[in-house]
Amino acid sequence: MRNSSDWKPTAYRTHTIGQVVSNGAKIIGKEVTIAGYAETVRGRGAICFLMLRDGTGKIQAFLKKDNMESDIFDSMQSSTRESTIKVTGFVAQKRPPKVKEGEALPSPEYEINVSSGEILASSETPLPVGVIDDVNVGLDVRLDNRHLDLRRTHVNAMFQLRSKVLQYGREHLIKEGFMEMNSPKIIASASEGGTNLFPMMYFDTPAFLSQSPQLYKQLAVLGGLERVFEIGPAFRAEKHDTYRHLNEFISFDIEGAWMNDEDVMGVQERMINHIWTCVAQNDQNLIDSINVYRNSQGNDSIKVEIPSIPFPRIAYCDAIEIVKSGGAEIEWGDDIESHHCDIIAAKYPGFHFIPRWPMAMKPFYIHHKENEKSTSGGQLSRGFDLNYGRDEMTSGGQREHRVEILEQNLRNMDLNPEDFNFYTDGFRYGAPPHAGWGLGVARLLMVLTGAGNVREVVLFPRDRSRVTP
RNA sequence: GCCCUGAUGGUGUAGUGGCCUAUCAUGCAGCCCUGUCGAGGCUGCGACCCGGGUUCAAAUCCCGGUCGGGGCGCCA
Repeated sequence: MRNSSDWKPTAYRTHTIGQVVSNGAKIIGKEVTIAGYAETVRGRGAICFLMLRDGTGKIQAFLKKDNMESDIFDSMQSSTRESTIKVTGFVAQKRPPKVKEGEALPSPEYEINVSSGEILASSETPLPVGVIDDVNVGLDVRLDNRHLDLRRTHVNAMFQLRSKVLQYGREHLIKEGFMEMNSPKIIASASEGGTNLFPMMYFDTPAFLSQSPQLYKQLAVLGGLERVFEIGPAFRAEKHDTYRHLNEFISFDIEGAWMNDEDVMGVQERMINHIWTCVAQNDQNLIDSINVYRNSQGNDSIKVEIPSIPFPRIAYCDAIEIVKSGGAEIEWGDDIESHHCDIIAAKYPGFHFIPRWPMAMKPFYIHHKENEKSTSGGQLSRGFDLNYGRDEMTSGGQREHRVEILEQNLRNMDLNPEDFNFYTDGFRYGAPPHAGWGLGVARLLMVLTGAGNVREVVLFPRDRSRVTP
């Protein structure tokens, strides 16, 4: 539940429920108006108990037929679950519940002794997904009804955490001198290469949805903005169907001038460390909400373990050796696949960087140094990944800032440099050495919240078969 | 794109050819209750994904379709 201690009254309430819950002792006897969703409606006689919930807390409203107009009482006691209701009444201390012998009484709670009220919008029945039901609901049904799913405490908590993670990430980058920018999402041609793009018509011109802000953040740095970041959508027309892929996702991207790969790895590990530190300090209540649900489903609690920095760096060449010694078949130049990552993660649980990939496996815009070769003579690059367990969080690297090398890289990959003028033209008038990365926000949230599927931490996910809601 | 797997009331499930006009929980509706709090008691409501086939007999077996889930590949 959100902390609303500073929230002002609105047209529909004098207090948030959270304000009454946390201040009850000081405002006993005071008349307040609150509004919320009817979580339960109990008692069908001459008294009635409404459990009201808003985004800040839950409180019981006590209705007695003698204390109010009978038609208001009748409509409220026959209201359906999840209807939105406004009540006016006096704050009172709640009678303590019966407890088994030997058990301690809970700490004092407060309720509203209702004198009048109004149903703002009644809920149809039955609910397509229960908000407080114990029954486990399938993800697909939940996503079809996300507006109701979101009323569940632990789901709500996950999205509050998501907001916090973005907030703390922003705070940290701004502190390190990065400024927020926005790049276009409608583009004429691929800005990164590699994956398939969604085609679209831009009036009479064929265009695509952007797969990455890569080129634009580099152009911003070339233009002298020095240090930039962007949190925005990226679109990939890949027909994958996994717990960690979506066709639209939010990418957390940075780019910094006069930096190399090691510099931006430092930015990243400091940022992640800052996010975890802030969550541990400020948001344990959200983690607790998630754990209440996890425990009810027989899952272990999650803990916010602040990752210490620096994160381990396992150079690609070393990673290959670790995988080999773990018994898997892999050669220098092969991609490190998920089952290989399991072997590495067994040795390095938690966040770890994998720098110095073979140049041939990285995009043409990644920087390399001629003298950095593998023992077998293969050219290494200044590209890196950040992994957690078997999952890739980030891809990044130092970029190539010399246009003649960029064009040579393209030729080395059997590509025609003229086809990439949209990219290389920006590099013809002087360019600072620079580096950056792109981080999958939902994947980071999976690590923090223990979610087993990115769809859990994306409000309205877009996957291969889902375009609504 | 490949491999595996699944679809039963609103939701989550039981069911392995006849015992199924289908189990349980939750929900929903109605009645009882002036302090409930996982409220309780009583009475009801509500389902075998679609199409074809096998069989005396199909929720159950076979084929096709649709829509899910898991794994792989690719990536963030």
